[in-house]
Amino acid sequence: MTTPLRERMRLVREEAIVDVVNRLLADKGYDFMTVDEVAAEVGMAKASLYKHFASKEALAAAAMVRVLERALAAMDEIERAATPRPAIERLHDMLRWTMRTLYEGRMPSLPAQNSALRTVLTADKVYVNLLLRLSDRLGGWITEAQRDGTVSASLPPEVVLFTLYARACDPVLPLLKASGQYTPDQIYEWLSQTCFGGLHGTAAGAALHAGVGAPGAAAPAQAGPRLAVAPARTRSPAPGEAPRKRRPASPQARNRKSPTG
Amino acid sequence: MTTPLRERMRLVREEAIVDVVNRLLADKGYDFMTVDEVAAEVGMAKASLYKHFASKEALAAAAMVRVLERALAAMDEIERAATPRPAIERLHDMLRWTMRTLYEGRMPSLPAQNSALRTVLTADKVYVNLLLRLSDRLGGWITEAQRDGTVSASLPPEVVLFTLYARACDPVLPLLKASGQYTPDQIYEWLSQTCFGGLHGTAAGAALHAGVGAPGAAAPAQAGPRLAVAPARTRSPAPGEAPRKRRPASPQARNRKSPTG
DNA sequence: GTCTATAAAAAGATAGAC
DNA sequence: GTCTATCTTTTTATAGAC
Repeated sequence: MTTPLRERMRLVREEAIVDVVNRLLADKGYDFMTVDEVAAEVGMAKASLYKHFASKEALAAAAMVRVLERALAAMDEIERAATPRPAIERLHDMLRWTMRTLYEGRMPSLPAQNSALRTVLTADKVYVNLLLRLSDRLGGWITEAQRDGTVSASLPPEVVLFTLYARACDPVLPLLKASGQYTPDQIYEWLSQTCFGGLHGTAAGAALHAGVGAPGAAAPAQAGPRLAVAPARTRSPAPGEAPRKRRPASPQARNRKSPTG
Repeated sequence: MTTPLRERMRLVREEAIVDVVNRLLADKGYDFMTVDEVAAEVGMAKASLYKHFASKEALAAAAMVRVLERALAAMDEIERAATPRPAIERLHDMLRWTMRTLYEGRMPSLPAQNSALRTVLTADKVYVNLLLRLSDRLGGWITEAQRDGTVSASLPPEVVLFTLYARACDPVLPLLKASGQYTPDQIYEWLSQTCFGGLHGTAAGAALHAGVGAPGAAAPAQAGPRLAVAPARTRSPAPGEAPRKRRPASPQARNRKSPTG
């Protein structure tokens, strides 16, 4: 019954690799993550890495599979809660799990639309199966919430599901985090509010169709706050740091220095 | 007053180039767009292309600048409307413009988080200035809507602004479009609803804090619709078509299956 | 300004010694 | 299974003729 020592060591090694991949994937995305980098951070030679995973794609797939497993585990956890809670609250909890994972840099940035990663993942049986299981279970919660009226029944469940999934790559969260002026809980609260409650204020329903807002509506604290547009979120590579990977080819040098340097 | 013929021809040429870039950027994103491809679609040699634009980055920047100009023009248009309309409706119109642009494949896919494109754009004065102008004007509409109570005043204007911007790269729209079972107007309607009104149903406010949904709430039409998880949105390269660009290196055969063998 | 041909570099993957 | 050294392809960018 005891797994051979070799086998266990291999598993531990691969776990460490997937950890690194997961972090890099969250940090820079699939396209910017290089295998050299993975190998360097794990502390092994690239060729050795390829003994464990057949390709860069396999690396990414492993990380994605693990995040799906964690999501399913989070659902288990939520359902295990002592008192049976309404579906809408379970969905809230799941959204919060997603946001926290994203905030903490442990959410491998999903292949937004047409990334290389998508091509790979849709061909990966294990990944697709897990995604289907997750979607089915969430779909159950969603239709449950629609039946009890806490989630709008006029939306196809698909739309609700995708809307929740989209939070996993919501650019708003990183932007607010990068601004550095809000606590995680503030951010979670605002994003929960916009996701479930939308942007509308109290006078919204009436105003939209009457063409006029409620007269005595509370004015916001500040008069006209200048909106900061998150300038230069890009980390300019700090003096010591490596000067930005994947700058494919600037062979001759942009400013023509003397060839003898 | 008359611009020289040569000059006008150059401008027309460059307009055509930016058109192609814009479409490719919308279709595949910055990383997957290759300069060879741009040249091929424009119908000129790559070296000639480089006489017009100094780099791939400059190409992308030109496309992004143009989309910002179009967005500002859309705002002008909305403001020109005969009857002065409440800010919330103008914001609705702008959201719809964004969704239509995205739906029609004319929205260059924004650099989601840490794309190469971001690095370039944040250094581009023209782009940044336009983005600031757009943000300022939208910020005006937002605070106006918050004052009249149609947009929640408990949200920082920044959060509202970013939430609207995020619609420009909302993965939900492409997913729904790809499913092929909904009309554009249905999709716009649902996404407007989730953006401004959120996912909540009528019983939501009460249920969330009482822990129970309204008893007589309308049940959705279908009982338990199996959720389709948008399988394989990836266009497998049609028989005639080029076999998928940017598959960086698979020099030897791939038959090498799982490495632990 | 347009072309053909080519350089330069990066990144994925592998060979082969141990 | 680990390493070093190398190969292959892709892609950005440029040289140089006309």
